Amino acid sequence: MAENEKIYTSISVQTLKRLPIYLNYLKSLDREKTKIISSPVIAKALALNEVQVRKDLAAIKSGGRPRTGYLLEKLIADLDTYLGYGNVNEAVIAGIGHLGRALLSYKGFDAYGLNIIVGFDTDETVVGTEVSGKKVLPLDKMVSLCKRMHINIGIITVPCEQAQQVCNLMIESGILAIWNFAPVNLNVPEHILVHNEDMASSLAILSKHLKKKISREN
Amino acid sequence: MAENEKIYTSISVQTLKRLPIYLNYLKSLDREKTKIISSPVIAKALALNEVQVRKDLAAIKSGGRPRTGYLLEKLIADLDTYLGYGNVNEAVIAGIGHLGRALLSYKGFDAYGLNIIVGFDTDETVVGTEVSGKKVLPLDKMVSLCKRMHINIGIITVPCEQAQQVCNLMIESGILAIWNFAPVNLNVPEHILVHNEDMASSLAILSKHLKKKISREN
DNA sequence: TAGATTGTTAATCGATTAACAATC
DNA sequence: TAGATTGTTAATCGATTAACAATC
Repeated sequence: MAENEKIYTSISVQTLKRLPIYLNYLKSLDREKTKIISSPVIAKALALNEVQVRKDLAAIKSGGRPRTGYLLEKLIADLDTYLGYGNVNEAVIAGIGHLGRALLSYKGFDAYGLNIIVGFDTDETVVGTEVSGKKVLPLDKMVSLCKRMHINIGIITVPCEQAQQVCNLMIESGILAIWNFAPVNLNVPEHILVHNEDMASSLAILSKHLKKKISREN
Repeated sequence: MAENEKIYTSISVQTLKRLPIYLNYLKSLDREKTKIISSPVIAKALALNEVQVRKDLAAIKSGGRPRTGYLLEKLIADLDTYLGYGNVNEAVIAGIGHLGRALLSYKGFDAYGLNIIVGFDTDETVVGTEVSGKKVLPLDKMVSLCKRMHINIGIITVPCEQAQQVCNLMIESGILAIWNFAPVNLNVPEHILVHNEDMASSLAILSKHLKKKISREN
C-alpha cells in the first residue's frame, strides 16, 4: 500500500530528470567493492548538492541509514523499480535516417521500459531492411499496425517538413505520447503528450556559456 | 554600445532555451503574408504564456510596437543576430556511429554559429571516409589538429566506456566546452564546460507522464 | 558516547504568471 | 478616441539550498 502510494506521489520534473543519472552512476560502481554509498559521495561525483541528492532519493525510497549511508545494491534496485516499474511501453519510430538508426540501435532504453518494436519509412531502399534486428516497414502500414498492437508511444525522426503529417498519422493510430526530434512545433489535440527533443536549445546554452566564458577571460 | 550591453546582459537559461524555438517558428511563417505578429499569436502557436513570450523577446530586442505587435522580419533578424552573433564556433566530433553521422549531417547548426569541421573515430573502416563532405580522421590526430586550429567545442558520441578517455584527449587539445551524448558523468577540471544530452532523462519524463495519464483514465 | 549521515522544515533563489500603466 | 498590444512591476509558484533535529 505504502509502496503503491509512492508511485502516485508526484515527483518534480527536475527530480525525475536526475533519477536516471543517479541510476547510471550507481550502476557504474563496483558492487563488490562498494557496499554502501553516501549522499555526499554521490553529490561530489555528479557535481550536485548533497541535500538535493538526499531529497531526490527520499522521494522514491523509504528508509535511509543515518551515519552509514545507502546500501548500494538496494538503492540501485529501488531506482530500477521506480524507473522501470509499470513502464513496459512499446514504441514505434518514424524516419529511419541516421538519427532513427541511432535510436533503434540504442541499448539503454529497455532499462527504462521503452521498447522500440519497429521502424517506419517511406524510402523504398530502406523499407524491408532491418536495423539492429528491428524491421523497417512502409509508413502507410503504421496506422493499422499501431492500432492492432495498441502502441502508446511514437518517435518522430523525419525531416521537419514531414513531421506534422507523420504526427497526424500517429494520432490517428491511437498513439498517446510523441517524442519529437524534428525542430518544429507539432499541433496536437490536448490529450496528446508531446516531448520535444531540441538540439538547438541545448546548443544555444552551450554556445552562450562558452562565449561568456571566453569574453570574461579576455 | 547599447547593443553591446544587451549581449552581456545575462539572460535566464530558460529564456535562452526558448529563443531558438521562437526563431524556428517565426522562420516557418510566410513573410509575404505575415508582416506583423503579436505575442498572443506566438504564445498560442507554441503553447506558451503570452507574457512569457513578451518578456523573452524584450530580453533580446529594444522597442516593441504597442497595439500592432512585432515586425516579423525585424524580429527574425534580432533573434538571428542574438543567437548567431559572435558564435562562430568550430567544433569537432568524436565517434562516427549513427548518432555522430546524424550530427555531422545536421544542417541546422550553422544557423546558431556551430560548425562541425571534422570527425574522429578509431574504426579503420570509417577513418578516411567522408560524411556530408566532412572528413573522418583517426582519433590520435585529434589533439594536434585541435591545438593547431584552436577548436573550442568537442562533441562526444562514442560509447560510454570510451567517453572519459576521449574527454581527456579533448581537454588536452585545449577544448573549452564539451557536448556529451554518452550517458556517463565526465570528470573534468572546473574550467571546462560540459553539457550532457541525456536521452534517458527525457524518456523518464515522457514515460512517467504517460503512465500517470493512463492510470488517471482508468 | 561522539561523529557522521539521514530526512525534513524553513529560507532563499529563480522563473512564471498576473496586474496594469504606457503607447500607438 | 477606443482598443489592442507592449513592457514592467508585483505576486505567485516551484525548485534549490541551508539549518538542524533525529538516528544509528
